[in-house]
Amino acid sequence: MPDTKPLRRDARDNAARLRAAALEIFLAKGLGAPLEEVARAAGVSIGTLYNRFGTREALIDAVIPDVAGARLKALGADVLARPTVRERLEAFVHGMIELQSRDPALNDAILRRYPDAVALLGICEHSTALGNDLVREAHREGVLSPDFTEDDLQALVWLAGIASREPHAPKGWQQTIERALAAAWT
Amino acid sequence: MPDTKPLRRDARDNAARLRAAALEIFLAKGLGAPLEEVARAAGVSIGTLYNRFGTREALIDAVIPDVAGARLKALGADVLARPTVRERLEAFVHGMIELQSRDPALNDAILRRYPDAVALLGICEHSTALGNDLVREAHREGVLSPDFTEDDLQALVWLAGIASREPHAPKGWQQTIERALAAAWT
DNA sequence: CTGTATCTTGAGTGGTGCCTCAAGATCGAC
DNA sequence: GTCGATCTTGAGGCACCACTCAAGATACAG
Repeated sequence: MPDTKPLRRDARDNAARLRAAALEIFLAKGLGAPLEEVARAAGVSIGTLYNRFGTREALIDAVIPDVAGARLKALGADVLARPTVRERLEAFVHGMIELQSRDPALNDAILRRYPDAVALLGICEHSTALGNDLVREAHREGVLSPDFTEDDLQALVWLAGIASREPHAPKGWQQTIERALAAAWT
Repeated sequence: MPDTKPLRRDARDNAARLRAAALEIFLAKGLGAPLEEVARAAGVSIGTLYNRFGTREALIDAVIPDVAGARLKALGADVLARPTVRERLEAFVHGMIELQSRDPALNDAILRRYPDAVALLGICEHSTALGNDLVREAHREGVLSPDFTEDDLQALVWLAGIASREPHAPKGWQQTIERALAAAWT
């Protein structure tokens, strides 16, 4: 099934405006933002949003994987450009903290808050895999303590994720997380 | 104003049952639990709850400071019984993680989610002060890096707090936090 | 231009939870 | 036992949000 039956022009336009509005609002407020707000921003009724996308997850999958993919790809490139494993791992953790702090949508994505957004989930798996690769590489080179596992890296990223979501975060929690990694070098 | 006008017997009984219900439900579900549920558990209408306590914060202050105080006092005693500063600090962090994981009410309390519950707030200040004392003592003895400040300790406790609240926590995040402390010894 | 398949609309339903207040029930001093 | 002060009740108002569907509007093939 290559392409589905084409939409009527008005429907197509509305879908485009919904996507644009959803992108903006999701990035600003997270993937849990009220859909009524998205519809309003698109100048369209809430019914239209549901007609076109059916579920929140479908709308998420229609707009977020692109951005998330781009950002994660950029992070991946940045990470892999570092000369040493240690620098790569540090850049990875630092970048994941940064990414999740910068906008709520990436945060929700990385925390997998909407596991039914299948496309998005797939994108996120890549960066998880990159992290795990780095841990294995570091182990192979003997620079990272064997006590520090792939799960530990994921826990680090997860902690950063939930922390960046909190409104009343104390100063310097990022340092706490980076210190936990720092403690794991041999 | 030593004692306010005594309540009618029925009112006093209802207040007692509300307190009992509130204690149980707050401990189980956190300080944000629906008050309708508390009223129902007390076999009383929601109106009665509001008549007696007026606000959620007043109800919290009527039941939680006791428990919180007892637990924090126990933790304090346990901590101070340790022979070295290092052990004391470790016990403190470990204990605070434990406390916050065990029940949601202590978690909300320590995270200061209801800053208008004045009595509870006061109780919590004690444990914050204890933590800060330990950090200063450790600095004085030179066993803790000066880079690790009182704020860092609070960040540690705060991280543990928000993490223990999350439903889909990855295994071993506690270890991450304890490692961040471990990295700070000189 | 017309007819119909497609699309949009938005009030409505339902769920959660906070908080109020007029009407009625109960206590207990006298 | 009476009666007023005290207390309880719970429906109802509010705000928020998800999701639906019958009625009406629109695009576009012919």
